[in-house]
Amino acid sequence: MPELPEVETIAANLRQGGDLPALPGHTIQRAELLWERTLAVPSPAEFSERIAGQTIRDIRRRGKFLLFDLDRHTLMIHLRMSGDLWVEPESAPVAPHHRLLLHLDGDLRLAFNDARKFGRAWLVEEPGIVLDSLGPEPLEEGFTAEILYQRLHAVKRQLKPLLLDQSFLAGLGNIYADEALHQARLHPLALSNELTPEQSARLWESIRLVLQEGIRRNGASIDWVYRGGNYQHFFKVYQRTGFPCYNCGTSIERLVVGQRGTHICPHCQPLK
DNA sequence: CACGAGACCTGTTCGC
DNA sequence: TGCGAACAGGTCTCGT
Repeated sequence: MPELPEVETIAANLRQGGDLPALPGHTIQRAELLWERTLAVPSPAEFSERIAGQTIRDIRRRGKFLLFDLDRHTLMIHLRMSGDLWVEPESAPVAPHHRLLLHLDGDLRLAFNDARKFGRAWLVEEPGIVLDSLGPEPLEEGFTAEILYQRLHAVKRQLKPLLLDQSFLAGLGNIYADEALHQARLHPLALSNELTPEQSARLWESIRLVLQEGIRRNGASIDWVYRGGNYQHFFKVYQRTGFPCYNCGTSIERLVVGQRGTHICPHCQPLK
C-alpha cells in the first residue's frame, strides 16, 4: 500500500487528528500482540513491558517508516504492502487482520491492521539502528538535483530498481517510481550512469512533483487496503495498461522490471 | 557489483 | 459456477 505520500498522510492524520483524536499526549497503557512476527524487536515480553506507561510525544515519517516518539523509546512501524493504522474506540470489535493493538488512555486504541502480515514494528532507543541505511528524503531541501546526478553516476543500475532501492532514495515505491519515470520521459531500464545532466534534472523534478502531488491528494487509494486519498485518479501510467498516453495517445504498456509490474509509454519513454 | 529468483502472506481478479 | 493462476502499494536473502 503505502509509499511516501500515503505514509506522510497517515502520519499527519495521527499527529493532528481528524475524524478521531490526535494521538500525541495519549499514554500507552498496554500492548497486545496478535501476530508474533509483526514485532521485529524486541521480544514480545520486553516490548510489552517497555512500552506500557509511555506517552506518545510526536509522530513523524522517515522514508516509508512511521516514527512514534515516546518518552524513552521510538516505536517504528513499516506498513509494507497491506498495512494500515486505525484509531478506534476500545469498545470497537477487533477487526480481521489486526496484528498489534496499543491500548491508550481516553478509551482509545491504535491498531496495526495488516492483511498480508508483511508489516513490522520496532521499539528501539536509537532509531538510527533501522534508519541509517536509508537514502536521502526526496522532498527535503538538502536533496538537490546535483546530489541526484552524483548518486546516479556513482553506480550503474537500471533506473526503476534503483528508484525502488531505499538506500538510494527513501520513500518511492512502485506507483510513484513509474509515475516519476514517465513524467521525466525516461525508460525504467535506462542505466543510471548514462543519464545526461538534463535527464537527471528532469528526473529530480519529476520525483518531487509526483510525490508532492500525491501528498496534496492525500495519497492513492487502491483496492481494499488504503482509503482516504484520491491520487489514483491522476495516475498517468500506473495501472493504465492499454489506455492511451495523455501526451501522445500511444497505448501504455506493462512490462516486468525487477519482478515488479512496470508501466510505460513506449513512445515517450524510449530506451534509446 | 548488479541482477534475478524465491520467500514471506492473504485477498481479489482473471482466464478457461 | 468453479478453480487454479496471476497479481497486488515491500523488502530480505540467496545464487550467479
